[in-house]
Amino acid sequence: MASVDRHRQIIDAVRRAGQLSVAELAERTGTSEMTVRRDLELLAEQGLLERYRGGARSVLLRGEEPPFALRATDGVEVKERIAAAVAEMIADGEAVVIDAGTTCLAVARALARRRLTVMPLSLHATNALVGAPQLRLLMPGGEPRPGELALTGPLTEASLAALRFDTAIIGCCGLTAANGLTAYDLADAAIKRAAIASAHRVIAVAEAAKLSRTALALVAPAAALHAVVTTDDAPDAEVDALKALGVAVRRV
Amino acid sequence: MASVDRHRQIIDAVRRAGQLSVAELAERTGTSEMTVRRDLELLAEQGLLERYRGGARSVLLRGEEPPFALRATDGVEVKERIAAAVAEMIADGEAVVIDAGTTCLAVARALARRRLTVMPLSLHATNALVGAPQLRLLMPGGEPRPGELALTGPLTEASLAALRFDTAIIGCCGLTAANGLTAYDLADAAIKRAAIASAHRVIAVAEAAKLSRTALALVAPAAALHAVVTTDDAPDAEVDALKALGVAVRRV
DNA sequence: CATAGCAAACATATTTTCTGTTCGAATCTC
DNA sequence: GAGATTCGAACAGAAAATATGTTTGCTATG
Repeated sequence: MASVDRHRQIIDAVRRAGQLSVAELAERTGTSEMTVRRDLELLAEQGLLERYRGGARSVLLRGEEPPFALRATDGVEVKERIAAAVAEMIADGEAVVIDAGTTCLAVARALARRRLTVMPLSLHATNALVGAPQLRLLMPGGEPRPGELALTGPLTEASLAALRFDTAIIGCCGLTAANGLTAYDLADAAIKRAAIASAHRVIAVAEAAKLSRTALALVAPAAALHAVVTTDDAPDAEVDALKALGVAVRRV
Repeated sequence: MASVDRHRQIIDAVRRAGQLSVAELAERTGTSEMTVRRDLELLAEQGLLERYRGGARSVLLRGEEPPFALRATDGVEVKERIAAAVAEMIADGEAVVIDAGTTCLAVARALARRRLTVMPLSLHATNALVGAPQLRLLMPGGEPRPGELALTGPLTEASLAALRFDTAIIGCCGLTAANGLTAYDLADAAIKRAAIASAHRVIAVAEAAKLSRTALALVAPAAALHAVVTTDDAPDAEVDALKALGVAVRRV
């Protein structure tokens, strides 16, 4: 369908302008207002923008984490590259816990056809792994956060505390040598911490942009990580600082 | 699509005959052999029948439980009627644990728009409940059984043991006053037992046919149930026997 | 190694989805 | 509360996706 391009165009235009009228969007996309309205309804449902009478505004610019659906379509190729690199670092037969988030979801997809024991920490990853024939899928308990579907809460912590994994794949919102691995959501941060505590080896995944960002909740100091997989446009200074802490950094 | 009718026709024909050749099926459905082959591939993937060179055979007649995909399309209307009756018995605000299986999946769907706390014991039910705005969804841990996606194992038992529910909705493979509530799968039976143990009230759901059937694993004696919801064609003798044990029986 | 069965490739048919228009109802502005 | 704008349901036509059947060359099985 070609409508997906128009959706992207609308999201980008709204994001750039902050807010736009239906009429303006109809003109820019070269479609009718009715089509734009239908698109906006759809996009608003996914939390990609906010609808108001006459137009729509961006949900960003609020300091919050952008919604899952938005991040899921952003930088797909980059995430797949990182995921492939992580998959190379995992040996057959390992027990792996995979964090929530879009980058970790890419990792889950990359591991789906492998012979592994996997515990995903989000229902998105679960759905990606269900039905994989060689894979032993282990679900943690917990409450799925809307949209994100990240499992959190005492049930999740208890599930993690009862197990010992070979490797934890951890996503993040920010990661610097100075401020450590950070997340927006406090409940998520607690789970990441528990996952790190129950794994022998910790691999963090972080696109370059995250290496110059710090979020609210501290998960762990950077030295707690064994490896970081990032992109080749990661800032040298930060990469060197991480290496100085004994973290293996892989740029792909 | 009209192909779904043909699929059903193929499944029924194969089930009745035990096995059938591609040529025979092509003639019966009035389509080409190529179409039949494509259908068989699809159906075999879902575990609805078994493919062999030249034809397909039924997966039933093995004493095992028929595959989930097969039961899911069987007696849909009956299951929805039972589910609606169960939904009436649940008050807003309750905490409910919902067992795996197709009948319980119907119950989950019927409860999706209610204001409740729900813990589903299968990923099918999870998917039906995710995104429900008023519902507080609680996931148990565990290993999803292929196809069924029923969560089982020590993680599931631990999740249940940590909680107390107002009501448990339990499905079954067989239920009689004499032999109690029984299941095909041993791991499932253990989970059902744990769910019953952590709920104040236990409602069993069972289409009429199950009231004259007994499966391998005993879950609980019939007296452990508070209510049974069944269909109006349930055998009177069995219904009376259940009532004599103090079980409230509702026929819909 | 012969033969029935199979799957890829393609053209066609069918269904589904998408889009734009119209029109009455709902909502905002002054 | 009047006037204007926006909205959404309904429908018809357009576009896209899917399903089907035929051909052709390959594969497995006895």
